Amino acid sequence: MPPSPDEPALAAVVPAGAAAGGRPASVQDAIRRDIIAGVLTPGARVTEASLAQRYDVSRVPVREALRGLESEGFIDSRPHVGSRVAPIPVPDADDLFAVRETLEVSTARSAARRAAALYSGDESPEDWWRIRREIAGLLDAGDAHVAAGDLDPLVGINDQIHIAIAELSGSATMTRLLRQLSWKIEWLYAAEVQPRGKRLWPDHRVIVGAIDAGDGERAAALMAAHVRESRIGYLLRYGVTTPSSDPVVAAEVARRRAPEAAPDRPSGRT
Amino acid sequence: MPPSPDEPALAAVVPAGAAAGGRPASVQDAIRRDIIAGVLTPGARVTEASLAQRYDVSRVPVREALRGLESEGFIDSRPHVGSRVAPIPVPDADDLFAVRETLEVSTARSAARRAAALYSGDESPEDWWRIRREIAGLLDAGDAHVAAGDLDPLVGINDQIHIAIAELSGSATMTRLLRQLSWKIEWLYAAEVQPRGKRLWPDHRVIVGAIDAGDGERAAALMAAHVRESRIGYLLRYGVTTPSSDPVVAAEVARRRAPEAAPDRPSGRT
DNA sequence: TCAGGGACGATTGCATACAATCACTTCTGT
DNA sequence: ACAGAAGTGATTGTATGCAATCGTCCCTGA
Repeated sequence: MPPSPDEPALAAVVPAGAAAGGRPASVQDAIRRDIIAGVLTPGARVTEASLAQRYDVSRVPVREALRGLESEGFIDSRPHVGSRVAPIPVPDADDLFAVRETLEVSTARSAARRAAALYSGDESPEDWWRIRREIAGLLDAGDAHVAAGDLDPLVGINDQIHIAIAELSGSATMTRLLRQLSWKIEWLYAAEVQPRGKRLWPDHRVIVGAIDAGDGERAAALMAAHVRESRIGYLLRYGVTTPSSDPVVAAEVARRRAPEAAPDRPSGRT
Repeated sequence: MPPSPDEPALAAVVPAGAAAGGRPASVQDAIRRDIIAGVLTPGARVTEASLAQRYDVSRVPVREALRGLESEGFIDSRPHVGSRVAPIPVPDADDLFAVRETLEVSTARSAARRAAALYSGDESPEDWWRIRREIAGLLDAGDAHVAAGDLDPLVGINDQIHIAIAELSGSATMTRLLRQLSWKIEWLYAAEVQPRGKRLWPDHRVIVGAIDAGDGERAAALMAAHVRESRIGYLLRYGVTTPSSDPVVAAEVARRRAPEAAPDRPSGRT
C-alpha cells in the first residue's frame, strides 16, 4: 500500500545533509560531507582558523564540529597541536559491512513489526507516514536516476533509504549507529574508482514491500541478502585480498573471483 | 604466554576514564560517567551554565561536550531551548547486544590473527605489548575483586577488557564503535537493580588465551558464546518480554525462563 | 470565563579577546 | 661541525560579552 505521492518527491533528496541551518551541526555535516566527497583528503592538516574561514563562521562552531567528527572517526586530533583528516578505514571494510548487516537486519525486522502493529490499530505514530512518504519519494527519485543512467546520486539515495527504514523501526539508538556506519561506508566507496552497479537497486522496493506487509522475518531475510550482496560486491571490486570474516561471504567472493576474470569486462584477463 | 607482570597492575583500572586531563574531552567523559552512573537521571534538564558550574569550567567546553554527548545519544537537545538527559535505551537492549556480538567477534578474530602474525615475526607493533600488559592487569584486578566478593567494579573492568581486545585488533574504527556500544550497554546495566553475576568472568582468560595462541576462529567462537551468554543473562534478569531478534537467543531465554523460576534465588517465586 | 496577543525572562548561539602549550628555528658553546 | 637549549611563531584551549531565539506569563478583550 503505497502512500499518497502528492508530496514533492525529489525534494527529499536535498535536505538530508541540512546545509545552512544556522546550527553548528550543519558545520559538522558540511565538513563531513567534504571529507567523504574527497574535497578534504586524508592526512590533510585542518586548522580551526582555516575551517572557520572556509565555512564563514567563527572558530567556536568549528571547534564543536571538530570534536564531533573526532568522536565519529573522521578527524584525528592531538591536543595543542592540531587536527588532520583521518585515513579512510579501508582495512575495516569487511567488518563495517558485517556490523551493518546486523544493524540493518534488526531495523528492517523492527520496522515490519511496527507496520504490523500499526495496521492492527495498536498504535499510530505520527512520524510513520511522514517517513514512509519520504521513502516513497526516494524510491521514485532513484528510479528516475536509474532510468536516466545517472548513477552517481544513487549512493546517497541508497543510504537515505536505509536510514529511513531505521527511522521506521522507531529506534533512535539504532538509527544513530547506522547513520555513523553509513557515513563510513560511503567514505569507503569514495575511495573506490569504479562506479557502483545498479543491480542492487530494485531490492529496495521489495524490502519496503515486506515492511509494508508487516512480515518481519521476510524483511529481515531480504535485508540480510541485500547488505551481504553489497558487501560481496565491494570486496570484489576493491580487490580486498584478506578473506572476509564471514565464511559464506568469503566463499562467495572466492567463487566469483576464481572462474572467469570479470564478467562485466569484455575481454577477461587472468 | 603471559607477559611480564612487573608493571603496576591495578593502575590500569583508573586511567580509562581520564578524569582531569584539562581537555574538553574530559568534561565529556565526566558528564557521560555521571549519566551512566545515574547521577544525572534521564529526562533531567541540563543547562550549559549549571554544568559549567558543576565541573568548574567555562560554558565553551561544556558546549563541546554536550554536542559530543548528543551525537553519542546520551543527550537530547533542541536548538535555542536546551538539553535533557536522554532516556535509557532499554527497548534497544537486544539489538545493542546483537551488534556488540558482531563487533566483538570480529575484533577477537582480528586480535588473534594479529597475534599469530606477531609470533611469526611478520610485524611487531609497539602498542601490542603495552595493551597486552594492560589486559593482564585487568584480568588480575578482576580476579582480586571476584575473590573479595566485590562485584561492582567488575562491570567497568569487563568493558575495559573488551575494549582492550578491540585495541589489540588494531582497528581504530572498530574500537571506537565498540566503545560507544559499551557505554550504552553499561547504561543499560545501570538501569537494572539486580547485581550482575560473576559466572561469565572466567571466560575472559580463555578468550585472551585463544588470542595469544593466535587461533582466530577459536577466539571468535569463544567471544560469540561469551557475548551471547551475557545477552541472554540481561534479557532474563531484566525480564524483557518481546522475544530476541536472534532465534537461538530467544529460544534459550524462553527455555531458561520456563521450568523453574530462578535458580539463583533461594526460594523460587513464580 | 476563556481565547488571543504581547512583553519579559531565560537560555542558547556566536564572535572576539586572551592565555597556555607545542613545534620549529636559531643561536651558542664545546 | 654538532649537540643542546632558548626564543619565536603558530595553534589550540578557555573565558567573557553580546545578540538571537524560544517558552512562559500576564494582560487585554470579548
